[in-house]
Amino acid sequence: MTIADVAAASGFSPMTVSRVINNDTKVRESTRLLVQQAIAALNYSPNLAARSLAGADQMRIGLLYSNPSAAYLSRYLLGSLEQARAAHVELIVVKCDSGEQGEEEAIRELLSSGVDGVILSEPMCDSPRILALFAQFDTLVVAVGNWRPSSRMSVVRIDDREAAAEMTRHIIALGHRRIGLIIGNALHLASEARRQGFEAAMEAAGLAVPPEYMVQGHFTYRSGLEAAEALLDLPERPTAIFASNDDMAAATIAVAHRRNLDVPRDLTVCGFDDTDFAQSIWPELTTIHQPIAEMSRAAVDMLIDQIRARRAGRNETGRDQLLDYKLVLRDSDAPPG
Amino acid sequence: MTIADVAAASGFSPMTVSRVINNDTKVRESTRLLVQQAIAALNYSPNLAARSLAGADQMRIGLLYSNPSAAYLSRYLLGSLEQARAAHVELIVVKCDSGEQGEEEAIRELLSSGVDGVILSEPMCDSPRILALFAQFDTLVVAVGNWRPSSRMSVVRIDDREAAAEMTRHIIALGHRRIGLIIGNALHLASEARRQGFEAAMEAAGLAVPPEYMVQGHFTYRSGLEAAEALLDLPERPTAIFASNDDMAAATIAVAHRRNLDVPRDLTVCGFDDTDFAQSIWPELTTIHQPIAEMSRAAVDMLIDQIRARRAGRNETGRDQLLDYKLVLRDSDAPPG
DNA sequence: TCGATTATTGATAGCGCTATCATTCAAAGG
DNA sequence: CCTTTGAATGATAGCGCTATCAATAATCGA
Repeated sequence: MTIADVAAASGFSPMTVSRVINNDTKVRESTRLLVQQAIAALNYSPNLAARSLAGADQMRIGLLYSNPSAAYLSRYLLGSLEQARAAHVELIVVKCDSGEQGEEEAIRELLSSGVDGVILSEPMCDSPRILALFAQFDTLVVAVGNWRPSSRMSVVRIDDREAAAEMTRHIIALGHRRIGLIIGNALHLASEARRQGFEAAMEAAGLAVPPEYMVQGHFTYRSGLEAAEALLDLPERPTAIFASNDDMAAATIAVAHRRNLDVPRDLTVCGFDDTDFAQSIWPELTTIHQPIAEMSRAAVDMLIDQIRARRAGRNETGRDQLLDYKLVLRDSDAPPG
Repeated sequence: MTIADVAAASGFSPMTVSRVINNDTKVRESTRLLVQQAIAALNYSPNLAARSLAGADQMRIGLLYSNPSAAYLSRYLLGSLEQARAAHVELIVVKCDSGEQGEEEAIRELLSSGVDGVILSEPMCDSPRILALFAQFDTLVVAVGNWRPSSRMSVVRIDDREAAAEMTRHIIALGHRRIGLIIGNALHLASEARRQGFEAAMEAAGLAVPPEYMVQGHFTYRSGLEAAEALLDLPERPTAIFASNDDMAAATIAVAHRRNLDVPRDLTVCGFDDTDFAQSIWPELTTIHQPIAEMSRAAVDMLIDQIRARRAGRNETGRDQLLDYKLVLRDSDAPPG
């Protein structure tokens, strides 16, 4: 089943069929319709290999992922896969093991497959070494995460700081005064942004945040367990705990239950991300919804744009796309007992 | 950087270079060496698009996924993506919403992209309607899950029954007599297989399994909470609970902790799958390791083989590939108090 | 009405690679 | 020494698609 078959069936030339496929403007509406009918009738779909070989605007982009939560990763992947497919762009997904060697290998693999650009997420976009490697090969980079756009790197993100502040304000509005924070992985800039948002909101409400109310975590369930233990061990334990992601919030709920604290009656627990986790545990988490799939879709789109721009000779500067987050109220928050 | 450049640099024809690249036997050793040097010197890597176009063995396969746990899904996806990429096969990933409409749509989308074959997982491969649709379009199918191979469907699986039996024997060997089972989603054949394995091992050990010791779950954390509550509410509560996946095992641990039961001192909890979950909770789960990524990789390979066979005119019957599972001992099991 | 535009379509020539068959060359046999 | 054989290499022709430009049809202004 080739373009020639469609051409024969529709009565036009292969070139016209190609134009229809590629949404070229210079095709009469009636022609377009006929060709589309033929395409549908023959159940034709173009051969990507031929397409990329013939077309100069074929592009191949890489997606480097490290080791975030599985829930996050699957959404992230699916979003980018879908978008890449829709744009007829080849997406190469490569795992980046931590450590210099793992990084180096992953990047070599990407570069040797001739990618035009790469999508990175935290914490990789925070690694100067990784960025230097891409710079050296003159590869375009789009980062998903809380990072500053630069001339060679665009960014897709949500406003982590403001999101965390909004959640904090919500908890304060419920009447809580002693609020604990479980900070995220120190390597992620988003962690710092969320902490700042928390502190800013607390300060704006005139509430003190003793240092022991902010405990370091690493975005893992396990680290959440330890952090929650530390917070609930405090002589004056917090009446609410804001965890910097859902995994740690889930762990906090587990620790609370182990101590016979009802959530949310005795302890309010809030998360961040709204991964599948948030609705699969009990009680369902009040959390910040982060549009993960949309973010990776946006990253793919942005990277494609940038590659086009570069090929056209324009040298755009890095862009910064801010997507909307949303405070999702579920069952893990309540006024203090 | 094309094959012609390498040819020029090495002093041989493009064809000879191609032979070296493809490890053709009919190349003199000295020639091979020279060409390889040229390839290395020029940092050449062949254009995949041209390769698959010229090779004519271009194929496109689909992967239909529904809504398993995110941890499972991400591994499953990554395995198949990697394998498809290595085999230069286009992989189209489509989500299948539950319900007749969702299924129909997803399948239409796949068929209209002209896939040569499809990879299904449970519970989709259990749906007669879905299978009928593919049969109608004469599409090859490889199922990942506990299903019988048929003329038009191959299967990649582990021996769920024996794996569950092995886990059960392990729990019995620890000294447990009252062992509860949380059954998996009734739509998945694997659930039934695991239940059978459990029952068989119990019977072989001469242990009774009162019906109330086997509680229905749905593979979700939430359902695990309810099932665990039911089991621990029993007048003679089990000293060990075997959950049919890790999510439900994690929920069981949460419920145990809420009731001040230490795991594993007061209650042994075992899972199944060995997803990321298993090591991220505390205590780490003793569970059955299922090679998820390998299974999806194997499915891709098998489908490619079948498509090749069909194109060559051979009409193979469905194959059945059994991969190895492994009992992984961690910290959630112990002899009864 | 007629040339001048402009919109639409078609013909041709590759993209980089490999399948196929032709050619060359070295070694072996007569 | 000249064929004969087989191994090694080269020449040619596409794979299915799109870029480019040429050709045609439709539209317009005078």
